[in-house]
Formats: sequence, structure tokens, C-alpha cells
Amino acid sequence: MFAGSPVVAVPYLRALHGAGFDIRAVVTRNDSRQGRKGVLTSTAVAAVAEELGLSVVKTNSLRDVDLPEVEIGVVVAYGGLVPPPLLAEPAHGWVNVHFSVLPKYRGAAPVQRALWDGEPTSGISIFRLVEDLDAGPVYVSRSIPFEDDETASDALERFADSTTDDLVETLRLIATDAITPTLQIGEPSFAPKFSRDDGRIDWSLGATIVIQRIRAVTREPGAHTDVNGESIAILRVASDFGPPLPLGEVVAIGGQVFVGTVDASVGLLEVKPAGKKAMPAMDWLRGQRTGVVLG
RNA sequence: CGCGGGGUGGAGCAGUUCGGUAGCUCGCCGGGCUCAUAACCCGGAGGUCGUAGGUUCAAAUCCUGCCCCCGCAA
Repeated sequence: MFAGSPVVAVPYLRALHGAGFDIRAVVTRNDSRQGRKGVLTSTAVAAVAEELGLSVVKTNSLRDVDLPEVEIGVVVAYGGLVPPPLLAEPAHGWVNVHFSVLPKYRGAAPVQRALWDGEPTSGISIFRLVEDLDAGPVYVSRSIPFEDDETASDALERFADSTTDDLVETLRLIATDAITPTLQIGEPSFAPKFSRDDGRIDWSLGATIVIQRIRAVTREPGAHTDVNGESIAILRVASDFGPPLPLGEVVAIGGQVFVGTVDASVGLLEVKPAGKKAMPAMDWLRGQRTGVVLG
């Protein structure tokens, strides 16, 4: 049985299917209303499961549904807890893929928080689910360095794509009782999900931190700031600093757009003003008729 | 009927309140200046003003319908 919802769960589902595991059911969250029109949209996992011809169970709470009997449950970013009574049902319990080296960054946004904190690496852990959040014993964990300029969503996708074999391998070992998980050691830290407010950029910090945070909140919930009372999203920033500028002031230098922070300035590459499409920062600035200050 | 912004040469915008010559910053093409440049100067091409209808002597501008794009909220 496989439980997951967003795109990062998809590579694992495909890998398990490709490796020949007998997937009795794919559990995913209910269709949700997306966008202005409230169009009912199914999760990425639901779409792929249907494409693969697997039986799909849509629910926001595992408490509410009848699940088939299975040997093991696999959870990747499902978006809901496995209720304690269910934990013991499969013979081999439930396995979760988590995007950090546990016990660090337990919670919903491990990669995002690691970037936010300026950590050079993150990673994945495959562990056995217990009642406490992300606290179960670990089968395998692996540290993965961030790439330069990588955003949280880029990193998540890359981590998922590159670790599907780890999951397949671990499940095979578990099936033959050839592996025993080890208890987590060390002081845990926690990684709660970001709110939209976390995406509001504070230009009065240093350029290094500003860039870190923008990477951390991209694409969810997205970096944004205000200009003339309107909000504007920041889609992509440059990796190297520009010359010092007054706080929040936006200036074009040699065809590049820079925003002042407390020390160096940050290069803006792509932005999206409220009500407009995404555009190169230079295009946006061209249309501005007066001096531009962010914040 | 959740709230809101927008559609104007290739790009980003002004012009709409109060109808009356298509504007700005760029890009592009040609020429010039310079040791040189993302700098500067001169000239040029390029627009059914989203779309359909209405009002008017006259509509980007006022009225109505429709299409498309986007932000917030969920």
C-alpha cells in the first residue's frame, strides 16, 4: 500500500511499481479546489496511480476508510497522519520517506527549513512509522548536499528522483527481515511548514540571509514583497551580490536589477507583480515610472 | 454568483476620471561618435488599442455582452 499526494511522492510510486511490488491500493488526499475557478483537481499521485492502473483511495483521513490487508505500508508526503491503530496492522508496519537526516528537521518542511537556516546539506531518511511524529527507528539515511542556487522545490525533486532506489532496496530487505532499523540518536529539531507570511522578504537583513530565505520559501509559499501597496512575487534571484544600495531600493545596473539590503544588494531575475504574468525583473522595472522601493 | 488587478507596435508601461493627432522606457533595423562599452547622438520600420455590438460628427476613452491572463482568499 502506498500513501502520498504531491509531486515529490510520484517518483517513489513509479519506482515501486516498476520494481514489481504488488501495490494493492494508493491512498491520496481528496481532490481539492484549485485556483480562482475552484476547479476540482486531483493530486499528482492520484493522476499517476490512475495512469498505472492502480486502485486509488481518496481520503483526507486514514481513519475514515477501509484499507486492504497488506504486508507493509509506505508513506511519502501523504499529508495526514496514520492513526495509531493502523500502525500495527501490516505485518511489517509502515515505512516513511522523510527529507532530512533524522532526528534533525522532523516535520512537514525539512528541506525548506534547512535552506532557511543556511545548512549546507539536507538528506533523506527511511524509517518505520511510530506514534510520535517522525520519531521512528531508521532503516537508512543519507546526507545530500544542496547545490548552489537551489530552491527548496528544486531540491525536493532532486532528492526524490535520486533516492527511489534506496526505498526499493530497503523494502526488499524488510520483506526478507534482512534489516533492522536503529533508534534515532541525538537531539531532534523540528521543521514546521511555512506560512505565507514567512515568504514576506525582510530587506533589512543581510544579502546572504535574504537569498537563503528566498530559496527556502520558493516555490511554496513563495517569496513576496510589496511595492506601492501592491504585492509582487519574487520568482528567481541571482546568486552573486550587487553593490550596496539603500534598503529596499531597486536599481538597474548594466541590465541587471538589484535590491538593496543592509549590506550588499540582491540581484532580481524574475518577478511577478500582482495581477500580471511572470516577467524578467528588467522588463518589470522598465514599466515603472517612478523610483521603486520594496518592502 | 468569495474579493481584486489586467489585455495599447516585439517586451514592460502611460493615456480612460473630463471622448478630439498613438505617448514613455527598452528592443529591433540603418547611420554616426568612441581605444572601447550594457554608454552617447541621429534617422527608420513596426499598433485591427482582447473581441462583438451600441451611443456619437468623432471612441483606446462612454454603455452592454463575450473571450483570455493574473493576484488574494479557500
